[in-house]
Amino acid sequence: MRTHEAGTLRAEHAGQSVTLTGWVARRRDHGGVIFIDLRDASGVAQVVFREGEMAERAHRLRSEFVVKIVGDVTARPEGSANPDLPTGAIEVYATELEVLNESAALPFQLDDHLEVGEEARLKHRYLDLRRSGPAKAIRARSEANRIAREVLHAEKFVEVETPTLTRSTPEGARDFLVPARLRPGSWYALPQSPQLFKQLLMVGGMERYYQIARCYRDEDFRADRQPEFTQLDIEMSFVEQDDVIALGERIISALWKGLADHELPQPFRRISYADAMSKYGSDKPDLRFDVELVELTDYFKETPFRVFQAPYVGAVVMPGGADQPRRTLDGWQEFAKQRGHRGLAYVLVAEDGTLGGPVAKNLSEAEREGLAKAVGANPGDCVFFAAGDPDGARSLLGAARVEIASRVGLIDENAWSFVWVVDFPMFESTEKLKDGDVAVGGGTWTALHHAFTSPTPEWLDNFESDPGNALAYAYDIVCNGNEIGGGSIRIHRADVQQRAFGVMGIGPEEAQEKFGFLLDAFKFGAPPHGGIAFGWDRIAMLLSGTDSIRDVIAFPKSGGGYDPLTAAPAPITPLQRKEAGVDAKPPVDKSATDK
RNA sequence: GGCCCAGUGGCGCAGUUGGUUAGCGCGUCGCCCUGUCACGGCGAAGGUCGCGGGUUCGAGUCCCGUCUGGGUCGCCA
Repeated sequence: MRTHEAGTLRAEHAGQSVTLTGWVARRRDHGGVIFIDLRDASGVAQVVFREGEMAERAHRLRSEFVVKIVGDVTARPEGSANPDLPTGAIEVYATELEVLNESAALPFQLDDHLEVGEEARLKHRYLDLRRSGPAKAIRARSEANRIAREVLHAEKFVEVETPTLTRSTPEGARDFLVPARLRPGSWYALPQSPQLFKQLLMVGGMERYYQIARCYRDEDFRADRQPEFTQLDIEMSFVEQDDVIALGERIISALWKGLADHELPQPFRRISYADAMSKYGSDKPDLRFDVELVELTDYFKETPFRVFQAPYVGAVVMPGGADQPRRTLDGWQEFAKQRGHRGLAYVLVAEDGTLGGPVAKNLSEAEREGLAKAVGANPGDCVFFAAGDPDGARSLLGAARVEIASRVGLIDENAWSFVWVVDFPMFESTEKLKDGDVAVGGGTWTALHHAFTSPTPEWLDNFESDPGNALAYAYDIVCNGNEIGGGSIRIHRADVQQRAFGVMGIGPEEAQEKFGFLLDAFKFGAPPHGGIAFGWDRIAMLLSGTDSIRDVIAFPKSGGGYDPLTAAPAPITPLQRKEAGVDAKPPVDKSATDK
């Protein structure tokens, strides 16, 4: 229909007759001369209509009319070029105008400089996507897909699609369920990830698999969570942890080079889970800034202050925080309470080195004397403390650490900080730790990563003797405090898998019932294998510089899993209900009692 | 499930201590305009202030409940 794309026209096209198609982005009507900004996917070009019939008809054009224009490209008159536009040197004198479609008045304006509420945008996402920002984000995501595919293609990976109608996989989230019409009372589950299938593909000898896979988890929302989301899912045979990590770095580096024009030095930094927790209070530390947690449990061993007589005492320093007004310091208490803690003790270090704040007078003189040095605080700083069980106290300090950095302005918004978190514990206790005493024996354990994660070699033979300390061959990649991917080396031997299930209290019968097909497959020469899955929405979000994954999803859901565009989910008819077998009564079956 | 914030013409927002006719910008519609590019000028239409109840002589404003959206904690390997 067209000879050129509007956004590609340049001075060198002057003198040519062109046919353009697109939308009327804006009309500037001066009576005798009318300017139209004609927008297509490539950009915008100015079309000029002069006097007579052409102007008459252009006068009736409205925003978002779809038009076809034949015209002559000409250099703009002296002084009227627009250096802000790529096409600003030229304009197109219209000789023919055809309205291909009209547009109703818009529910919101498409101007880039105007703010539009998200609710309105999502309800009319097809209009929102005509705006440059949203369009750019979706296109960037397409580029990310392309780059990842190129890297993986070059490394001989096979792209395989796995089922979306499947059996519930053993991840921890709630499943979305689909009734099976042909088996009333039985249900498919939508996959939380292709985990089991990718392992079966390794048994199947594919050796190198990837998929840009849709995953489904029926959990509550967050800014970085949707009920359906996408992973770049990867699995490899005959590899060790370092092989997977190296591949991950090649993919991430290619993405950041291609889309953020940023060279990432390889290898990426690594930190153990234990270090991440003790130094940053998080398993996804934001390392764009240096503030670290300081453990003071020993320092306060003999403390007279009852609050600090705890299995763990830690601190984090807020540089220059000593002059915070009382109201702000009270705000920190609220900050802690919102996170389920009683409060956040603090000490203010005055310019002369003396300690202020309500906590200071509860400390012994010796403690006051050495405190600033012990925590690395300078005059004018504020020291926040948390005491209690190590996990809880550290996570509070970790949250405070991030909040401090953002308030003090320590975060370089242009920085990219990547880190691998490695040496995760293999199991976590399902029982709360009481007063720091580890609930050994009788304690129940669950996989921290997932049930098929291999222990590290040194724990291979004895993880059941000390499940609380056993380390797993699992790794997460973290960018600026966002977990953007994670994976593990899997257990490929049936005996090891049995023992791992044993620690988790999963008997042979239950294991067979839940994932017998995987265990069966592993009997037939399963190769050592491992993999990784990248949170593709989050990565696209980071690369497009937006702060919600909704911005990089073409048609995202809003809260409550509601799709504002299609109004899904929706009620079904009684006939659909009957056919789907939603109300089928399951036969009485002893295996139905366990979940 | 807990907590916080928001809901006012199509869109984005203001609305004081509870007080007369609920404002502003953009958009929309009509007219005018030959160099604009977020064009400009004149005029007009468009609102049961999310919903339900209560307090009051009087509620956009105060109280209770509820719905929707956003954030956050729980939850999410």
